[in-house]
Amino acid sequence: MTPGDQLKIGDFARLAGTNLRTLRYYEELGLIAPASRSAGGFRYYRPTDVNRVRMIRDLQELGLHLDRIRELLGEQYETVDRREFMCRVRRALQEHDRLLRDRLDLLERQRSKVAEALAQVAVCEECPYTPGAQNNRCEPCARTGGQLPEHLSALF
Amino acid sequence: MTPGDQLKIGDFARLAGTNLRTLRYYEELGLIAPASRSAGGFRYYRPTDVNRVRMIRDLQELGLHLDRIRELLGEQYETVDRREFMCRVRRALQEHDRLLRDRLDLLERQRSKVAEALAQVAVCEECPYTPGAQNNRCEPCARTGGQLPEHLSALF
DNA sequence: CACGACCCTCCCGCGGACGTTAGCGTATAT
DNA sequence: ATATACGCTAACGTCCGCGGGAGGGTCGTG
Repeated sequence: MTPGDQLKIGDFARLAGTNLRTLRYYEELGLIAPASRSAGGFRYYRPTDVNRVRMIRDLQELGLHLDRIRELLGEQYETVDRREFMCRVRRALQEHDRLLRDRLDLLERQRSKVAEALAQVAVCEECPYTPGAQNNRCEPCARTGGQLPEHLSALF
Repeated sequence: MTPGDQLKIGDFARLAGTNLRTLRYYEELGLIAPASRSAGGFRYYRPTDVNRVRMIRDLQELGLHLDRIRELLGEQYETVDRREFMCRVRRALQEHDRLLRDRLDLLERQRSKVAEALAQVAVCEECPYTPGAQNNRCEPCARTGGQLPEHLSALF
C-alpha cells in the first residue's frame, strides 16, 4: 500500500520546514489536509503541498491570523465548477498582493520616519544639551520651536 | 498639584490611541513609564511620550516581541553619559532601519512570487484542465514538464 | 465636604499558536 | 514474527499580549 510518491507526515514536515504538531493543527483548522490516509490512519501528503505550507507561512509573516488565512486560501480539494475555482484562485492571489502592497507602504512610511530621526540625531550630536524626563525637546530646539521627529522624540 | 501639561493615563491613552491596560502592561515590561506620579499614585505622562507608544506599535507591526522592543528602545530616563546616550539612540534607529529593510526585502520577494502565480493563472484559465487531489500539475503542464509557481501550486 | 469621574493594585481569564506528554496502534526491514 | 521507527488521538500545558472585574482610593469642582 505504498502511496505513489506521497509522503508520511514526518518526511513531509521536514520538507516543509515545520513539524507534526503544526501540520495536524493546520489540518484541524482546515488549512491543509493530507491527500489520503492509510487504512491504519496514517496521513499521506503530496510533495507539492509543501508549497501550501510555505504560502501559509508567508501569510503569517504578513500578520494574518490562521482563520483569516483559511478564508483566503479556501478549503482544499473543494470540488466546484472550474470557472469558479480559477476565479477564486485569482482573487486569493490578488488579495494577497493587496495585503503585501499595503504592508509595504506601511513599512516604507515607517522607514522615512526613521530616516528623519536619524538625520536629526546627527544634528543633536553637535548640540551640548541632553534631553531628560523634563525636557523632551532640549532648550535650543524648544526655543526655535522645532518639533522633534516622532521616532526621536520616542527615545528622548 | 496639577502636573504642568502632563496627562492622566486616560487622556494619554486616548491621545496615543490605546488604553489603560496596555499602558500599564507596557510599564510593567519597562517599555514606557509615566514622567511622574501624584502623591496618591496617579500616573502622569508627558504628551510627547505618545511618540514612544507609536514607536512601540511600529515595532510590533514589524513583528518584534515586547521584550525585544524593550531592549531596542532602552530603559527610559536612564541617566547616562550624554555621548553614550546619543550613541545608543542612533544605534536603536539604525537597528530599526535594518529590520525594516529586511522585512521589506522579504515582502518584495513574496510579491514577486505572487506576481508569477498571477501570470500563470491567466494561462491556466485558457486551458481546459482542472487540478484536483491527484493532479496538482494538470496533464498539459505535467507533459511539458513546467513547474507551477509556488503560490499557484499552493492553491491547486 | 460631598460627589462623580477617574484612577489604583491585585489577580484571574482568554485567544492564538502551538509544545508536550501519555497510551496505544501501524509500517516495514530483517 | 518481532524489532524498531514512526504515527495516531486526546488532552493538558505554555507563552504572549492583553481583557476585565473586584475592591478600594484620589481628584477637583460645587
